[in-house]
Amino acid sequence: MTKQRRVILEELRKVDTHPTADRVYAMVRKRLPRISLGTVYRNLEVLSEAGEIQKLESAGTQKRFDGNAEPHLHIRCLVCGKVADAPPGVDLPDVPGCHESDFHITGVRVECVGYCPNCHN
Amino acid sequence: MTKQRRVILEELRKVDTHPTADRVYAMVRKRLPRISLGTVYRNLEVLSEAGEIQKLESAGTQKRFDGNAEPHLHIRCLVCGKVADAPPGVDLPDVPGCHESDFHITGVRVECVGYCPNCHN
DNA sequence: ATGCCTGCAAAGCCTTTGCATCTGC
DNA sequence: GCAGATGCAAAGGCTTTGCAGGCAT
Repeated sequence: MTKQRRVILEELRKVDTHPTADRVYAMVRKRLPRISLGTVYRNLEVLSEAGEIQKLESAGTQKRFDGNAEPHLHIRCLVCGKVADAPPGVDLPDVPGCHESDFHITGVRVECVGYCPNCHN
Repeated sequence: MTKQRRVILEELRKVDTHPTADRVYAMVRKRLPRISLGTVYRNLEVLSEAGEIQKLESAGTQKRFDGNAEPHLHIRCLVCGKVADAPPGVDLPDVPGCHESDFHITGVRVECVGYCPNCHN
């Protein structure tokens, strides 16, 4: 656990904005001005593999990262790409019949989409 | 409707393999050896905007294209990335509570994931 | 001491785009 | 004849990676 990795984790835990890698880079650089973007990417990868954070890779856009590792659903704005947590109580839906295939289904990826308050009009 | 666009659509309609853009390029090149990859990309975009085909952009991987424009769910292999149609009768699940946010929710993106027959062991 | 980690820069991958030419209607 | 499409090649955005030196344990 290097200083870089710790700071990345701390900064990510501070916010609920689901930042992209370059946003994380900007956040961390305030405390570690000499950190490199490659290091940020590497540590985001390591931390998500370790289950400390979540990597949100969805729909042909930039990856985003979530300091909250608890499983929960997300909402994505179709206009600006902003991601928010789904309100409490929203759970992974059941997809009936999905197991009746020759694939061995292990899960379902779900994301609500719509318009965020800024883009909604 | 140019020859290129028509051939791309025809080749895509022939298969149920959800090919990537470069696979489509390879398929089409058998009939139009001088077509360019840029043209393939441009036409896949146009055709999906026109609702003739579906563009499947998901989870940080290459985009895939589906000659079947009818809405239906997909299953993606976590190992090889292969995409298949969900069996008949599998519908978009309801995500209860998802509308109780400050976002204006218009839909939900769902994809089943698991292991395809080849990768399942 | 050693093995993982860093910074830097270059490369990679997929996709998009500028431009001159060509084609379908 | 003209708008829109093509082929080619270059650029673009995001992400990964090779390498030499550095740091944590």
